[in-house]
Amino acid sequence: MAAKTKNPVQAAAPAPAAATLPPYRLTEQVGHLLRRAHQRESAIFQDNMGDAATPTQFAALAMLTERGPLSQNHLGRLIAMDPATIQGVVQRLGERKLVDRVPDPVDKRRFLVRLTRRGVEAYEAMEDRARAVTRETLSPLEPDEQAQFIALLKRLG
Amino acid sequence: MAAKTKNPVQAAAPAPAAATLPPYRLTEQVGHLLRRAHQRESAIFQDNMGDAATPTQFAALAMLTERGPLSQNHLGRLIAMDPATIQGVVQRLGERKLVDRVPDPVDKRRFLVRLTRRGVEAYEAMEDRARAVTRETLSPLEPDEQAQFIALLKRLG
DNA sequence: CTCCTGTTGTTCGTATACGAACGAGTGTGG
DNA sequence: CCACACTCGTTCGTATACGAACAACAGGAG
Repeated sequence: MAAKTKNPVQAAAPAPAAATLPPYRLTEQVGHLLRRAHQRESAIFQDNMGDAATPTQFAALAMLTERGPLSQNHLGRLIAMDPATIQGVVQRLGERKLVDRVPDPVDKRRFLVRLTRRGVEAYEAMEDRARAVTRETLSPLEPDEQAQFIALLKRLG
Repeated sequence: MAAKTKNPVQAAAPAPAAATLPPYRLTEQVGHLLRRAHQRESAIFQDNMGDAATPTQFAALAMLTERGPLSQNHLGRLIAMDPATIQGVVQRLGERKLVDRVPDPVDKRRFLVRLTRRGVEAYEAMEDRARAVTRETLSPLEPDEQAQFIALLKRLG
């Protein structure tokens, strides 16, 4: 159901053109809904992962697994994080020995960030749970709706 | 693992139990996509609003406009914010004189948070721009897709 | 009334998130 | 070779975001 519907039901004040705008309802706005959906996903993530990693930290580990060692800023760009943000994330992963930093031989400004043995193991132990997080997050939707939602969501990036 | 590795190119049928799981791609996960979409919306919001208010602050002003004076925690619940978070938001709105706190006559624990004159004016000056933010955020989608996206997003709340 | 439970708002600690400014290094144009 | 623009990673300041713990108060059971 989505077309040029006439919808006589909600016509509270069909007034002339420039007249009454529909009221602004915060709970109808994309921004608010996106914020809440993201909030919910984070909560589900934490329920499933406990202290293993935050969503952001897991994203870094996943990208390093996918792409191998990367410079810090490059890693940040791949997962959409500010240099200032990725700095803290890498630092905390380093403190927990999940990640390593070696100077780049060619470019003295850079460090190559790479997974340690512990980092690889930690990631492998989390991947299944990460899949479960995605499933649980999308569980209010039917399978075809899930695919549609993901497709639309990608186009807002 | 025995059996014949038939390897049907891309059969619609999901592989049997122990077979290869599809690789985990961070950029396909709802969590990551939600985070990025929310990020983009925040950026659009800031472009349109400048220093007038943050998305969170605007949400508080909008809800106070919709519902009138509210206790701090109640306001927080309506816009999905922790008591610890709404505390800071109300405080900063108070420092900018957009909001006011009067003790609740019936319940000595509570304060009623309400818009000041300046708060009302500030909100009114922002509402149109907030509508523009929603439009711009959803602009990569066709109108019917926008409606569908919003409908699906609501069900993930 | 007293005790108990739950709510209200606060504070602390931690983790994103990003703008702005910075020193150090790189690469290009001249 | 030098000057200049750009990049890399860092730091500071500010604003969410939330768990945990807290004192003060509210409302009901006994």
